[in-house]
Amino acid sequence: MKTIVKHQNKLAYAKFDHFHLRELKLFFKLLSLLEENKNIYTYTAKDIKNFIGMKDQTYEKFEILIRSLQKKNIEIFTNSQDSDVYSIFSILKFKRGEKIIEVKYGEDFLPLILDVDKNYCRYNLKYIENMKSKYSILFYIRSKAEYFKGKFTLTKEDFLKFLGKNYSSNNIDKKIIFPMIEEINSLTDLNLKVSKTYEGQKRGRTKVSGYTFQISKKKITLSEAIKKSVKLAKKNIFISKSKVLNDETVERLLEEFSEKKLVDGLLYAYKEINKDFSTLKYLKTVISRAMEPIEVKKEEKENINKDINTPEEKQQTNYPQYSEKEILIYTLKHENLSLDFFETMKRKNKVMYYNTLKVQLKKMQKSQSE
DNA sequence: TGACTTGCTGTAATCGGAGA
DNA sequence: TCTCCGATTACAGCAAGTCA
Repeated sequence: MKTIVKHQNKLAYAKFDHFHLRELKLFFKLLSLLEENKNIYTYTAKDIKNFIGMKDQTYEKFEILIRSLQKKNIEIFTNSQDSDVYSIFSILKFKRGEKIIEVKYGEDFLPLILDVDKNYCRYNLKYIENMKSKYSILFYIRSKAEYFKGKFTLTKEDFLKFLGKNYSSNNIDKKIIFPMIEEINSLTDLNLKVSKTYEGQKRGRTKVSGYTFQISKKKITLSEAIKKSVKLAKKNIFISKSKVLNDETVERLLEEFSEKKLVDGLLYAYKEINKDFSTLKYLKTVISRAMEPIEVKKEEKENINKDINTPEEKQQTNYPQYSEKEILIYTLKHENLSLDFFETMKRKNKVMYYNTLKVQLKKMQKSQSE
């Protein structure tokens, strides 16, 4: 499932004070599954239910949560006085029978999550998945939107307005700031530090007037395997010319792919890319392609039966039939060739590929009869 | 004097084990 | 896979003490 959330920065400044923790997680989970050019989205409820930590709870409770989220609006301040209120969903419902969720976003809300060419922020859902405080989620997203500035400052008034609380000044540190900073620093790719600003008083102690949050990104230490695969990938002239592969983009790729998948994907890109390109998006597409499972599709099964065992041959022999996958496994075990080699051959020359498998099949059958 | 800290308590949400 | 229910946790409010 997709795990990257993208939306306009505006959304990071919105008031989510009336959202519960699970409603927030559900909301951002739905955003991560967004695709362009779709009117109504349908999702399997199970995965989403598990993601928001309701694995062991009833679908009735899940439905209550869905209904509650459906009623929510968000408020975005356009200046210190005025704000716009957006209806998030025009449809959000759980279909009990099919156990699916149907989603249609509000027309005015859609640009906030689809127009993400500029002034947008993106982050991996995994960072907020295990957060236990809704404030951690809100401040993490806010920090992502403000990251390019390196810091952001909120007056005490704005701070409380953002959280939708009317706290007396006590408890802010203990109940909001400390737990939130700890969660963000331990669970996410960011480090957040807070410092207070004070205003002088005629009498008594100085008064807290605001909070400044310093944002820095944690340095990811790249493993030797990643370093080697990046070095190898750059030996491909087209990847090298594109200049899209650097420390920063590798970090971004690691947000989307596991280390192993990225290593395999870069190796695949090194072998496969044979034309000029200029975007990271293209490289990601190629890396994703490397992960497509080698499944024996129905069509391929028909091919393999047709090409490897003709009806005549089937009649002539009593040998057992093997799937393409089984023949491949046998070949890789007995010949000094890689899976990549066969995948490439299959793409570029199907006739040669199936002929090769045919030869291997005969070897298999011969070894079975011995 | 009044803002801030600390500690206690109540309420609602969430968790997790047992059993159907 | 689902429900039930007691235990735990997060959030919120209050009051007394501390500090400049």
